[in-house]
Order: sequence, then structure tokens, then C-alpha cells
Amino acid sequence: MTTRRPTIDDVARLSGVARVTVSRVLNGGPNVRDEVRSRVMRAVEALDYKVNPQARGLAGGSSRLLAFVFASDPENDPNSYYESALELGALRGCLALGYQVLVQNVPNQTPDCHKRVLELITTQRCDGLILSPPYSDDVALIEAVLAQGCKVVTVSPGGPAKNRFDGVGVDDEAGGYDLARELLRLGHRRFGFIAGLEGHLSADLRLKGFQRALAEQGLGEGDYAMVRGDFTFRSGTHLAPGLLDHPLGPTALVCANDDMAAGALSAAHARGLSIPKDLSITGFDDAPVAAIVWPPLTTVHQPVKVLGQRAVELLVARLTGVDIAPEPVFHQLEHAVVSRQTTAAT
Amino acid sequence: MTTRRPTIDDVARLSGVARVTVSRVLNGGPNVRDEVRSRVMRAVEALDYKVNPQARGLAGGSSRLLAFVFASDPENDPNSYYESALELGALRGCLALGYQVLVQNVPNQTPDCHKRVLELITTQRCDGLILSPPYSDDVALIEAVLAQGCKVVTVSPGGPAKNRFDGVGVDDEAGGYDLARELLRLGHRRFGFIAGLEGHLSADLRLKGFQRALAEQGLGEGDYAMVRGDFTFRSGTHLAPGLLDHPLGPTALVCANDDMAAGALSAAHARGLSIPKDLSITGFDDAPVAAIVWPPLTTVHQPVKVLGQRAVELLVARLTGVDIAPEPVFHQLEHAVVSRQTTAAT
DNA sequence: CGCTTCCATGGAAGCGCTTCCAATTGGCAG
DNA sequence: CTGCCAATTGGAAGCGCTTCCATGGAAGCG
Repeated sequence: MTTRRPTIDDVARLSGVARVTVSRVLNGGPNVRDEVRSRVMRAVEALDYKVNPQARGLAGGSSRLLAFVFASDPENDPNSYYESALELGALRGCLALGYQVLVQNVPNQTPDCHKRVLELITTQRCDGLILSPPYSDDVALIEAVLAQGCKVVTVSPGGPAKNRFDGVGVDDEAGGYDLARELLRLGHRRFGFIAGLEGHLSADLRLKGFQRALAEQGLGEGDYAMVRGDFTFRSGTHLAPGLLDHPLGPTALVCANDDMAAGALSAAHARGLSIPKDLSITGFDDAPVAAIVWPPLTTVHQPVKVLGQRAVELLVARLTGVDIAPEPVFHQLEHAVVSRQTTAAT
Repeated sequence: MTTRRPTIDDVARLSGVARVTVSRVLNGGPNVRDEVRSRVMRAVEALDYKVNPQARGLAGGSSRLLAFVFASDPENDPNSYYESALELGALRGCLALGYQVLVQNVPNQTPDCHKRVLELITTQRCDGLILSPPYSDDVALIEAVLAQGCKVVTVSPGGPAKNRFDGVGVDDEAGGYDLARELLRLGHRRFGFIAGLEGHLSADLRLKGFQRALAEQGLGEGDYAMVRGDFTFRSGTHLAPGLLDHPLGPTALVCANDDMAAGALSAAHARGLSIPKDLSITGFDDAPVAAIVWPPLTTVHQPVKVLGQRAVELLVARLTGVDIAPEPVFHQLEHAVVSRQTTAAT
């Protein structure tokens, strides 16, 4: 059964070169004649040789292991589309690059969450971390990680972290703005806003863009009501009624993500409202749920899977130092308002 | 900045013992005096020592790495709740056991999918694999993996694999049976069945249980129509109309999972049917979507996250050989029919 | 009381790789 | 023709851990 796998020495012997030369070829090192390089490659093929990542990591000091850190509470059922899609994209990004990603669920808000993230470096020897919100805005954490010599890419940072560290994301402020413009165009003037969790700064940017569009029309704080949810469907169902009963009498409910919008939609159904005739509702992300609910949700599309993939690519570039400037890079991808059937003229 | 981490030799020196003794303590080996053991542990604490997994893997020949293999096409957006939840459970299971899981998306149906799964062993040196459907029914693949000396746990196997290898799952046949009983009790006698993908044997068991319940009432092949979907919302929307137009005139649509049921529900809405008055619809899994759609879906609950966690626990038990019999083990968890609002008397 | 057996510990070897540095070669300017 | 440099290759030394085997002493036995 389990026959011993060939080692680098087997390859060296078969191709008639020294072990170091094989190592050079395998790692794309310079100063190897083409003839030797191809001879080695042929031996690799012939033996079906694969490098042993443990040995490489031990000798070379790098594990080629990344960690994808997300914060949601694992006991709460609906692990969100946002995180799943990010992860899937990261997985896809790793495939081509020869890296592996360790998915790590570290509930934040717990006192030891910083410690748990930092332990990924010491116990797993990860070379780099991908931090999703709200960790992507935690400057103290990021600096602590960087101080350990571990690289970081932030996903959807929304505050000061955005300019100080490598990151990927969309322009959330512009997304909120664009959505608000659409609603204003439809004649809406009084709004309810279901914001996201405190500390998720990118979600707050959506609100900020929304406010900017309002201000352009001379509308201000008196023209909308805001509450905070936790991005879950459930919080949408719980919070929508309060907003609907608000003295303002909002004609549109703007939600910081699709799950909460779906919850709001469900709550609206429950009180017999006809959507979008009686009330407009919008989400953010363009998650699958946006197309599943009835009527399908108007939302802002963001390419979450691509974000995950780009995060890996950026992190690996930073790790290998190829094709990358020393100063922080932010990859901003395109968003787009997707008008479906939960919005209408008032 | 990056100061060198303490090694096992630092611990040995500080506690005044040899390196091997520290190793013994760390691995719970026998033949160490309690006094020595605690002295070593104190040194470990003092230095904040963590074993280097690369070194341990290289020297010991085991990586403490598991792979969670799932099959869905990464280009298809809605990576299903089933797989996400399984993964989350597996992650949680690893936490306590000191193992890590590498999540691997290997689209099946491609000619090289066996090769890609086997490469997890050679390339990543995984000690064990968790195979989700349909890989959990692929006897040839499982035997090939086992032949490499890598352990396997199957999730929701439905065919011969169920008795031959370690696995976790619910009794899908009984789930289908229970659901059918409920529908029969409500007076339904003509059914449409949206089955799952070919080769997902556990999903077929649901149909089998359903048929058994029908047979008990003297109903047979002439009393239901069946089509196959691919477990996505979209396939539910596409397939439901055909079933509704079937000459049989089904009064209930039974779907192999919740996403397809949600799709069927949406299709029913689109043609103006009132659910559950005009038509009953059922799903399977009790995914979050079941509670999100309107009206909420009657379905069969299965504890998917716990399944993922149990899979890890079983795999690690098999790997370490503790607390486990040599013959294959199947952990069967409880399912439960959840009657919500898409089912009513006909 | 001499013998085996068991327990607790340590020494040495080596897992499979990379990194550092030395050695050899060929080319080319002086 | 000599010297020097760059290109190419290899030898040796580990990375931090576990496994194998040897050692010494305490305990058990006829």
C-alpha cells in the first residue's frame, strides 16, 4: 500500500544534478541552464514528484498558508453569503498560486479575539491574513499582525485602514449614493435606514453616500430614521416594523445588506403591505437571496467572489514581492445598482 | 520586530530536561513523572511556546491537516447552505482537536476530479478527507484514497458506501417517508417530485422513502411525476411549471432540497397560485431560505452543522485510533419534519 | 541474591527541504 | 596571455521536531 513518495533527492539522482539545483528549478530560481532545467522537469514528471510543503516550510521559513478570518458568530445559523462567497473566491485564487487558505471563524466582540487572530501566525505559521469586516477596520489588530512579520489584506475596509493597508473592495459610499439617487428619482423623500453593526465601517459608508445624495436635494437628518441591525434576516424582520411606525412615515426602507432587506420585506408582507406599491425596499450586495424573495429585491451588486480572489492575489503579490509597489494598494472593483421589483415611484 | 519564536530546545533547557521529554509531554506520551510533566508545562507557559506544525509534520509524518471536499461548481453563484454549514461545523470540530481543515472545491463530473482529490494527499499531505455528496458515494474514489493510507469520512452517503466506510448523516429514507406521511395525512394523492442530481444517492433515498409511504397507501408509479434538478433555486423555478402542467395534476410538489422548493414556490407565485391553498410545496434540509421565503416552507430539518462537526470528530478518532472500533462506523443523527406554511389539506 | 522486567530519561539520527558559501567554468577586457 | 567577473553548480549546514534505541535504576521473582 502506502509506498514512499519520491523526494527531491530522487529527482536529483535521476536527473544527474545536485539537490540544490532541483530546488532552484522548482522555485524558479535564476542561473540554471535551460537544458538542465528541462532535464530536471522531466525527472519530476517521470517520478510524479511533489514537494513536501512541511519540509519546505521548515527549511524555508514560509508556509504558503494564508488565513481567511471572518467574524460571524458560528452559532448563528445563516453564515452569510458575503463570507461564503469571499471564501469561495479566495479558494479559487489560491488554486493557481500554489497557496492554501485556512478558513478561520473568530467571533469578534469577545475579549480574546485579537489573541486568537494573532495565534494564527504563531500556531499555524500563516504567511498572510485576509481580514473581512469588521477586522478589516481594526487598525490596532492589523498593526499587531504586521509587527509579527505577517502580511495582511483587508476586505472592504471603510475607515482609516483603507488608506494605510493593502485592501480590496468596492466604493461603498458611491454605492449608497447611487442607490439614493435612484430612490430620489422615483420621488421618495422620507426614508428608513437599517444600518449594519457598529464598527462595520464599510456598511456605514453606504449610509454616508446615501446622506450625501439627500443633502444634494436639500434633505437632511429630519428626513430619515435610522436603526442598526446585525446583517441577519431576523434583524430585518425585527427592525422594519419600528421604522414603518416612525412618525416620519418613510416611503422607502434602505437596508445595509440583502438579508436584512429580505427580512424587512417579509415584515412588510406580514403587515399586509403591497411591495413596491406601498413601500420601496432596497438591499446591498446582490446576494442570491435578493433574487429569491418575492418580489425580487432592488440592490447594489458587488462582485464578492472576485473580491475574495483579488484579496488572495494581492496578498500573494505582497508576500512574494513581485509586481507590487511598496506603498499600500487598494483594489477597487465596480459596483452597480440592480433595479428589480421592490422599488417604484411613490 | 519579528523575534525568533522559542523552540522545543528552549523549553527543554528552561525545564532542565532533554528535548525528547518535552516532546513526550507535548504529545501526552506515557512514562513521564508528574513532577517533570508539570515542570515542562510551566516552561511552555513561561516561554509561550507553540509547536511548529511544519517541523512536527516533517518529523512525525502526520500533518494534522484534513480536507473537506465538496463538489459544487464554483462558478455557480449560490454556494449552497448545505456545504457552507457542513464546513462551519467542521471548522468548529477542528478547534478543540488541534486539527486544521483545508476546504477544497473540486467540481465533479470533470474527468480529473478523482486525480484532484487524490492530489490533496500527495500535495498537501492531508491525513484525512471529509467527502460530501456526491463524492461520499464514490466507492472507487474512496478506496483509492484509503489505499494511499489516508482516512475518509463520508457525509450523507446513500448507497453501498454507507455500510463500507465511516460516515455521518441522517436517515434520508425515513425523512422522505415521514414527509410523505404528512402529505398523505393532509389528503394529497397526486404528487410532483423534483429530485436531485443523478449520483447523489442520499437525495434519492428521500424519494425512495416517499415512494414507500405511497405504496403503503396503495399508490404507485402512476400517482406521481418526477424530474431531476441540480439543487439550485433556478432549477426549481425551471422545473416546477412542467410538473404543474403534468396531466396528473399534482396537488403537492415535493423537492429534494429547500433551494429547489423555494424556486418552485417562486414559480408557483409567478403563475398566480396561492400557496398552500392551491398547491403544497415541501423542501428538505431546513436551510435558512426555508424560513425566508413567503410563505415559509414545510421541510425536513437535518442538523447539517452538527454533521460537519461529527465528521471531523469521527475522522480524528479514526486517525488517532482512540475510542473507535476497527469496523466502519456510521453516526446517524435525528431528522424532523418541520411543518410551516406551504402545506395544507387539499 | 542474581536475574529479568519495567519505568523514566536521554542521545543520536534523520524527516525533506532551503539557504549560505565555496568551487568551477567560460567570456572578455586589459 | 593574465586577471576578473558573472553565470552555473554543488557541498554542507541546518530548520524544529519525532522516532528508534540505549542507558541506568527501581522493582519483582524464584
